[in-house]
Amino acid sequence: MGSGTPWKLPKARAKGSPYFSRNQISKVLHQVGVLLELNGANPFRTRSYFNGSRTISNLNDDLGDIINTGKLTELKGIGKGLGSSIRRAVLDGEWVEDWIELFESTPNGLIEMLGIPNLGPKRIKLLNEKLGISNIAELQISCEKHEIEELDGFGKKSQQKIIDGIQLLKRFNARRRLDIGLLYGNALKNLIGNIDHVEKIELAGSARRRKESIGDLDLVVGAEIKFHETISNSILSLPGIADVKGAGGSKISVILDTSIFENKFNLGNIDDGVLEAIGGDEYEKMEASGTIDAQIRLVSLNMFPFTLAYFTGSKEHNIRMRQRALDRGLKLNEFGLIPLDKIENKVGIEAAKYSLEAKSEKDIYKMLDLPYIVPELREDLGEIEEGEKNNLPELVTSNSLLGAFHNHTTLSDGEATLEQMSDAARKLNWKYLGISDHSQSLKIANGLSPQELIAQGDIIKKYNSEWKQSNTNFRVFHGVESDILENGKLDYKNEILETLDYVVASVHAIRKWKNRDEAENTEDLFNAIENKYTTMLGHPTGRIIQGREGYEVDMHAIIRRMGELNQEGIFKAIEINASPYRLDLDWRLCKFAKMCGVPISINPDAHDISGLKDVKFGTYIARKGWLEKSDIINTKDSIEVMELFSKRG
DNA sequence: GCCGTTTTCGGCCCGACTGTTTTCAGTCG
Repeated sequence: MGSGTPWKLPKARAKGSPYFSRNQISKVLHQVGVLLELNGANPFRTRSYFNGSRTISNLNDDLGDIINTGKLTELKGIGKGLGSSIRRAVLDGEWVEDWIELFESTPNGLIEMLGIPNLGPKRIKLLNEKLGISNIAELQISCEKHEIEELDGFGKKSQQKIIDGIQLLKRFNARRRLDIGLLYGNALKNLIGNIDHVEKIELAGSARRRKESIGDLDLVVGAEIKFHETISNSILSLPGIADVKGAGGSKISVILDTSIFENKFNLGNIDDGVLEAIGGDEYEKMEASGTIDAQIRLVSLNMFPFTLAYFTGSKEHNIRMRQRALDRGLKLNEFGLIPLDKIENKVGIEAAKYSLEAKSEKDIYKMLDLPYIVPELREDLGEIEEGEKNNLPELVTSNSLLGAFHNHTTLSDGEATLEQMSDAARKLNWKYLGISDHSQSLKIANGLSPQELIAQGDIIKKYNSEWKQSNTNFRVFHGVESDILENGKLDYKNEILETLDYVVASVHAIRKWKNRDEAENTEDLFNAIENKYTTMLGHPTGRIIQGREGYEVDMHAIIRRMGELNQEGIFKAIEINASPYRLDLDWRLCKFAKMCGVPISINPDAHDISGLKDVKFGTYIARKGWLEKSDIINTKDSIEVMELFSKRG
């Protein structure tokens, strides 16, 4: 949820009811929850707002319809209070007084302060009341004047932690992208895995769940207890550890820097537009001197599966699992799964002696009457309910991919030629590659004139026939990444589009789209997808992770419409842009797309040879979004792809 | 604020760690 941009209650839509969209309601509920926290409200009350927000954002049906049919308060987590507030907003265009008051009375700076690690709502409130601090800049000054350490409940260490936290927040927005997290995480995992007597090691936390961004790294290490001390010492002397924040018997907390990597830290080629959004050259320098926090838990082998499950999360999934354990007279924690009647008032490690045994996480799920749930799905977004029905999806894997669409060459803004890209694709064992350079309006990316596009098509035809003659099972599909222009128009005349195998339609005029409201943007996207020649929608929201939020758009409505078109036999797909900077379509919407029958294309948006490999991040997101092989276009062979692309209606 | 119900209010997941205390509050996951 947007840091930087001030929080405001959105204005009612001028056209009338529904005055607010599902996205707006969900966002406001979340924000009210945060504001309540900052005002010291009952934590269970604030949780209700967060739960309500989640419920609304995960709706499959139209919010307006749900309200009109009187079913709003039938939703889990929406009771009388939230129900009537939401109703009033959507039907009458009015926010309840309490919320208006909250938004007006809470300084936006306090919300930003929440981003500082180890500083939560209670202490922010205290700082505000005692010292009048209402933003990060004032907090920094107060720290420098040593005012914080004088406060009751604070001390020198708290003050220093706040200073460090501000620094971290400034550098990386306190979170890191998944690709960066995995780079560091896997490097550390390999190093620890090579230490004597380490029998098991896994990356846990949000990196294991493949969230698009992660806070810090969690690793769980399993070894016999008698070796723990020597292992712990070995870990502390590994390369790449810039600082040790704490080292107890079972938990080691460190800061890693880029010296953990054997080779020089290199981010590879970043698309210019993306680089601009995340801070340009400064960003690259920052990463090169970057750090990341890591927590390592050292446990006995019998505890390993429980600790791994616990630190993999998510928090919401864990809550459900613990409740499930309680329903069965068991207590689930990081140490074990323990029958309640055995432990009386023992807690923690003492109680864990009575734990049931588990060889792996699979056993834990089994003891709670569930099939194994893969880490990607552990978000409490239906995986427990579907697991109960033995109805979990068989998720797509990277090696099911036979090719990819949406790739660039030197003809527009890529770094590799058509020939080099094709060679690289064949080395990945792909059977085809889609080339879609930028279209003419995108001057900054050297967009192709109609003549250039047609000439490119001729070259591709020539190669395809050569491959065919030499019995090489490979072909190039000729496409274009057409800019979406005014009113959702595409960037070439129909006669030109007609000659292509496919069209990826994408928005690039981000500034303009971010200055318009949800309804206008949605309208233009409707027009774009309804264009006969649009095959798939590229990076549908334009977000850059850690860089900028996407433009406002009712993506549910877009996806629903695309689903209808597919029903009518017209092929319309949506991409998961696999660049780790984008990962757009968001995983939270993948399941909905699947439900609506909209095919997904995992697109690397490669600008050079190495960019093709980014499909692995797209696959992570597809898996996180419940997608199976059959939901993904680029698992189909080239003949099937050709048939699908030709269904233009 | 939601939920469930012994239908009107009590419980809402749970433990570790940290830094501040001298028994605990805040934060995190």
